[in-house]
Order: sequence, then structure tokens, then C-alpha cells
Amino acid sequence: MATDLTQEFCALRDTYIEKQFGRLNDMQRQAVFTTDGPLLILAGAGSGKTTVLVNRIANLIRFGSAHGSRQTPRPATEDDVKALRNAIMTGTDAPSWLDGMLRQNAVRSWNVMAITFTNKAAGELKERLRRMLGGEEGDEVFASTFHSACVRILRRWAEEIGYPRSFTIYDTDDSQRVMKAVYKDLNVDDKFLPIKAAINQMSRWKDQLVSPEQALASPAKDTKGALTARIYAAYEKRLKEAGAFDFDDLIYQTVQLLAEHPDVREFYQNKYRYLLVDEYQDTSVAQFRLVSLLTGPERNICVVGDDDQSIYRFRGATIENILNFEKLYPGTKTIRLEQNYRSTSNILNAANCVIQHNTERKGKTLWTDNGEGDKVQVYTAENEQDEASHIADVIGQHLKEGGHLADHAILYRMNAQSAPIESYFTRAGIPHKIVGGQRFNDRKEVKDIHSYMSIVANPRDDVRLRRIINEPARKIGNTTVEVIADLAAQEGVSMLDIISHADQYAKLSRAVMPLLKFWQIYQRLQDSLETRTLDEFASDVIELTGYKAMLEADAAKGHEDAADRLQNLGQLVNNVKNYCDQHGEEATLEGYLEDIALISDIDSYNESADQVVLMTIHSAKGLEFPYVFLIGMEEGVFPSEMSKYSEADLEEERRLAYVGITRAKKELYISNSVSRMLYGRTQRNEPSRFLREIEPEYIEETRSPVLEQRSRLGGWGSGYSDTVPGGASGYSGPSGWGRSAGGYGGGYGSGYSSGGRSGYLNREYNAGEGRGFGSAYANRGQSAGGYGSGYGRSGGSAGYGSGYGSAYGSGKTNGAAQQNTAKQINFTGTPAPKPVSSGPKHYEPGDIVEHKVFGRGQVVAVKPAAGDQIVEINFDKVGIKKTMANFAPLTKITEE
DNA sequence: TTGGCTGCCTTTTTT
DNA sequence: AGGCAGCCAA
Repeated sequence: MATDLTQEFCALRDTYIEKQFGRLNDMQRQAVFTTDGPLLILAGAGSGKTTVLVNRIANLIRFGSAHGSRQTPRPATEDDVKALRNAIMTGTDAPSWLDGMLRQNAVRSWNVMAITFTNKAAGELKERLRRMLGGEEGDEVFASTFHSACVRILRRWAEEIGYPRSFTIYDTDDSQRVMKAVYKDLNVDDKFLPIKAAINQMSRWKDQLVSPEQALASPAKDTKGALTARIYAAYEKRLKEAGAFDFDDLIYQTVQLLAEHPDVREFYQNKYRYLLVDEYQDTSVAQFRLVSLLTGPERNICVVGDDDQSIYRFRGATIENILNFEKLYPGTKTIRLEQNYRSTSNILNAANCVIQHNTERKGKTLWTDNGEGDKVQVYTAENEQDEASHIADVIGQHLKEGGHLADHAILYRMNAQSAPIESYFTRAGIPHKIVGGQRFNDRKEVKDIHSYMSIVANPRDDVRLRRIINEPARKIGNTTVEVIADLAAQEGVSMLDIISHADQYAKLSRAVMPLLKFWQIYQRLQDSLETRTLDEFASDVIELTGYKAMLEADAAKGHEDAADRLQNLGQLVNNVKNYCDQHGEEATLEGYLEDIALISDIDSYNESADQVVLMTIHSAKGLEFPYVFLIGMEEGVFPSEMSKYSEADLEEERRLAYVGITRAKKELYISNSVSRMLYGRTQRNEPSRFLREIEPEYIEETRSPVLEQRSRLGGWGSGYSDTVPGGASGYSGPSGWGRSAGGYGGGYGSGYSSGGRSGYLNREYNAGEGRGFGSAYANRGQSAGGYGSGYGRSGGSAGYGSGYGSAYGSGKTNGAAQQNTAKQINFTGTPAPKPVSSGPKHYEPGDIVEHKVFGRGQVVAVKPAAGDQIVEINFDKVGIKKTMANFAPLTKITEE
């Protein structure tokens, strides 16, 4: 009888628990209820991956392995059954006295570890756990990134492997500085082996857990390989001396620690009995090893990933980790999540079309029961300004229909592509935010202050010391620094140790005063750290080091960016303050420095501001937006030039395209531009192959009106300019030539001399557009009054005219007189490409204007600025905004 | 040692 | 195009 009751209770318990996760689909629920043993979740884009992770953790903590189990801790009673049935029927929580019966083998929250790639993802996970489980239990789950988790482990055990507890984390810039020193030491020429190449190789070795010894021992394929191994060894030695880890070391050294110290390993295996790893497709060999070292004998390891979204191969991620997971963990249960909740079917189908062209994949097809939605809009622009203006048009349209700026994201392949959009949006007054690119913490002044802060935390850090020892200038030049470094090496102490006794070294006699002064500053900083709060310490650093005085002096001299820099330092102090507020008692200098080393721009991106977001597709992974603009869909841009020659690289680009497309919820806008300025020259690019891979039924194409007009006039094909080595007839640079694919009307050549000394042509382009005009100019034309003599050449194919040009010099030294005399010679009257808006405009307060994006508004103030006007407009819908008169998409309606 | 100039190089993505 | 490093001159 009791057995029957227990059986009934178990069945009811399943129902009850399932009801708790009733909003999940079958596959998702399966994933949630698979609590023990290895589990691989293949989660397509938008398939509710984070939801599954959160719910799975919640289930572990609330019910453990109760679901599906036919046993209970004690035999069930009739009261148990009744109470549970009642809870199910009424949809209420079961009474707490049933807890023991329901929470069979429930996992304690601090036994769960969830690893993600970005702080943002970790934060989101924590936030959602908090909401689901409540503050106490939610917060006790350890959710962090690979790198933060490693830092945490290393902080605790650093001394075991010969590092100081307050080790420094080096960023790429620091690494490069170390590398330069190593090159000098080993007498390596960076022309023979570029520093970047060495760093890259070293980084790959660390990703693959190859030690310097192994690298040295491995049969070198060539001299460069052998040399790189020696460089690697020397680099590691330096880092160890400085008590520093670089990004790769954080993982690598943690793996070494866990592998070589069974006690440490067991400590963590006992502590974290349930492991979850997000974005598993982006793990490296080292990260895989780390995860397996943390996984205890119970093998409660759950990984979530999507092989189609693996986009970090270039930095050591190996897609094999996910492809081979089942082999490495026999008995793995694999669950596929293929239902997409994010996008319309048109968007999803477009994504599927593209990704199907890849061969190296597990294979899965996303589907959705969301509606068809609008077709994917493909726009061919004339140039990047046109592309920007088109995007502004669309956004403006959406705003008129009641949409929000923040619902729009502009995604691109590389950071450089943000510039034209940024400039257009700024001038048009469209609020936007660029995520990524130059990070705040990468700014020179910010890094300098951080360097000061970090040498107080870690006096051994010679790299950072060198960075700031003469910043601001305090008469400690290179020669002196090298002498100190030599002395330090001789005595086996840090450079700061030498500086503290500078008066004892004859070799330093000339620089004794400045050095002792520096030492004094250092001591005052140490003192400040001990006696004041962290943010006060930060502002002391800015003051006591003379940094502030230096910038103020610069600003007084009229140095333009000095004021900005001062402001940035103010922001830095604010950031320290925020850090303190967040961490309260636990705020430490090391902690702050760690944060800034590991936290990226995207982590602080906050959706709440009503702005259009601009970021790379890489940064956008894991995010979603109602309206997405995927720009620069051109061969040579996306896929990038560098990936064109390798099939594996191309597949990665395609996965990136897939990631980009699947960010869109409601509408996707893809654009390509016929001509684009890239790396300082104008290129003509074919539309991306990824664009052609999308079945026509899912897309709707439009071309820029300018292009339409031109093709009516002349009918042009697909001319573009190619680059071939020059060399003949005294050309120093490459010379370009135009090629015609299908009979077009004109060509123009524009050449300019870059060196300027003898006025020869350095580069020349012919492009299949326009009607044959050309202009050549000298870039730094110093000779002959700043002239270069330029001409366009017709390069090979019949059918377009020869362009030629007028030359001018814009040399900074003596070409000024010729400046602005450039003429675009126009032979046929065909209009030259138009600027964003034509003709100078003048506004006066009271004018009623129509803005393409913001709609109707009234001018409230006008300020002249650099040949233009800053117009302040009060818009009916969005309030007051400032725009540049000549660039904003503005039309004057009436004057009042 | 500093500061200015020239010439050189980079331009894929980032924790 | 633009930034930076290294070189040279003061």
C-alpha cells in the first residue's frame, strides 16, 4: 500500500515539476531534466539557449534529480499525495513540508559553476538566476567567464606556481612591449619576423597547451619556427619575472596548476560538482582541458553550443571540441534545439540558405512558427555615404511609425566600417553608440594612470614602470632606463628596487635627482593607497604624478585634445568610484585592475539608452535586435580579403554572416556599396557571395537612385580598379588600372604623389564610373612649389576614355598656396557624385524644417562653425537636437 | 633629453 | 588616411 502511494507520489511529482517548467518546449525540457552525466546541447540561434541554461540550473537547485526518479527519501503518505495533487490543480506551490520529498538530491547552489565567454553573458545569467531563484540562491551560483574564473583560481594559488598573489594581467599592448624587449635581447629583426606574427604563434601555442620547452623541442620546420620558440621562452621568463600573466596565460597557467597539483584539482572538483559551459563551439584546446580538469568523476558536465556560430577559430577556438564531444565523453546525451523564437521565417530562411553552403557542420535546420515577416531588404549603395544615408532614411521611417532608435543595430565586419556611419550620424544628429573599437581603457592617458596604479599593486612590473617613468617628462630618458634595466638584471631585482637606491650607483649619477624624485612620488602613492579610499587614490595618482598639471599646461597651450583627456581621467576616477560602490568593503586595487583588464566595451553596453547601436558582428553574438542593418556586404570586405584563399577561413566568414543575419528579429536590411573608401583608397567591390547564396524568394532588392540614374545615362558594367605592381617608367608605387567588364561610358583616373619630392605619380586608379575625369595631387608635395604632375591612364580595355587631371599640392610646408585649387574637370556635364546634401544652407531661428529622421521641427538657435552652422532644432517628436546645417538631412519648409 | 619631422606601416574579428 | 616609431637636430 505504501509502495503504491509512493509510486503515485512519484508520478504526481513528475507532473508537478514539469508544470514548473511548462513554458519550455519538449526539447528544452529534456535538456533541463537531464541532470547528471555528460550532456551536449546543440542550440541553434535564437532557440532559447540561455533560458535552458537558467532553467536547468534552477531545476538542479530546486528539484535535483527528483524528476523521473521512482524513489522518494521516505515512503509517501496519503497526505503527501493529497497535498501535491492539490498544488498541481490549483497551480500553487507545494507546502514546504513536502520539500524533502520534492528536492531529491537537490544541488546546493554553490556547487554549480557556469562558464561563459563574455562578462555580459555571465551577468545576464546571474540576473536571470536571481529572478528565478531569488537573491540568496541565485547569487551563490558561480557564473563567470573563462578568464575571470581562472583569475580567481590563480589569485588563490599563484604562489604555488611561483607568482605573486597580486599578479598583473597584461593586455595586448603590454605583451607587445615585452616582445619588443625580447627582440632586443635576442637581437631579432622585426622585419624578419614581425612582432605580431610571433605573438600570434605564441598565443596559438598557449591555446594548444604547448609549453616553451615543447616548442623548443619540437622539430622546427624552419628557422622562423625555431626562433619563435626561443622568443616564446624568453617572453615567458620576462612575464614571470614581472609577476604577470597575459590573457592566454590565465587559461594556460590554470591548466598547468590543476594538472600538476592533484590537491588543487580535487578541491575544485569537490566544490563544483555541476559544470555548465556556454558557447562551447568557441573553446580552445586549453579551455577544453580546463573544463575536463574541473569535471569530477561524476562527469556532470553540460556544454551548450552551436557549431554554426563558431567564429573565433582565428584566435584558437577549435570547432572539434564540439564536433568530438560525444567521443570524448562516452555516454553523452545530445539534445538539439532547432526551434527559433527570435526571427521571422524570411530572415531564418535567408540564414539557412547561407549556412547550408558550409560543409564542416553537424547539420541542423532551424525553423520557426513566427510569421513570414517582411522580405530581407537588400540595398545597393553608390558609396558608403549613400549607404549611411539610406540607413538613416529607414530609421527615420521607423521612427515616424513609432519605433525606437534603440531597436536598430548596425552590424559590420570590421571596426573601420563604423567611421562613415559615425560621421554621417553625428552630422545628422542621430543619437548612436559605437560599441568596441578603441576602448576607453585603451586610451593613452587612461592606460598611463592605470599603469601607475598597477605598479603600486605590483612593484615587480617593469613593463608598466617603463611605460610611465617619463610620462609626464621628468628627465629620465631612454639611456637612463636602460642602465636601470641592466642593473636590475645583474642584481636580480626589479627596476623599482634600483630606483629606490639610485644614489648608490655611479652609473646613474647624472640622473640621480630625477630618479629619487620619482621614487618619492612612488612612495607617496603607496601611502595614499594605504590611507585613502580607492577613488581618492586614483585622483591622487593623477595629481601627484604631475599628469594633471601636464594636461592642463597642454590645454592652456591650445592643445585640442588635452581637455578631452582631462575629462577622460575624470571619468576614470568615476569608474573607480563605481567599482567601489559595487564592491563595498571588498573593493581592492587588484580587483579594480582585474576588472578593467577583463571587462570589454560590450559588457557595459546598456540597452536602455535610446540610441542606434553600431558594433561588429563578433560583438553582437548573443544579442538580438528588432531591426538589423548588415552593412558592407561585399567581396573583399565580407568575406574579408584575407579569408578569400582558404576554404576553412571562408567557412568561418560564412558562419559570421549567419550570426549577423540571425541577430534580426523583425526586419533585416543588408547593404552593399558599389564603391568604398578602404585603407585610404577607393575600391569597387562586387556584392558578397553570401548575398548571392540567399534564395531570391526571401529578398527584395533596391538600388541607390544615383546608380539607377547613371545606368540610364550610360549603361555601365562592373568596372573596378585592380592593383598591379608598377615599377616601370619611374613609378614608385603600385599603379592601378581599370578593367571593363561590359562597356561603360567613362573612367576616371586619380593619382597622387605621396612622397612628393619629385612629383611623380605614386598610385593611380582608374575606376569605371563617371565620365573621364581625373585629378592628381601631391600629398606632402614639397618640391616645385608643391606640385605633382599627375595624369590618368587608360589601362587596357577599349571603351572608356582616358582621364587626366589637374594637380595640386597640399604639402604642409610650402604647398599651401596651391591648396584648394583642385578641380574636378567634368567633360560631359554629368554631375559628379553628390555630397550628402547639396549646396550651403543657412538657417535662422524660427525656420521650420523637415528632418529625414526626426521629422518636423523649428530652429531655435544657430551657431556658425567652421564654414558651416550648428543648428539647434526643437523637433515635434524628439525634442531639441543639434545638427550640422550642411550635412544633416534637413529641408527648409518655411521661414517665419 | 626633447621635440619635430619624415617615412613607414597598417588596416579582421577579441577575452 | 592616419597613426606611430624612429631618427635627427637643437
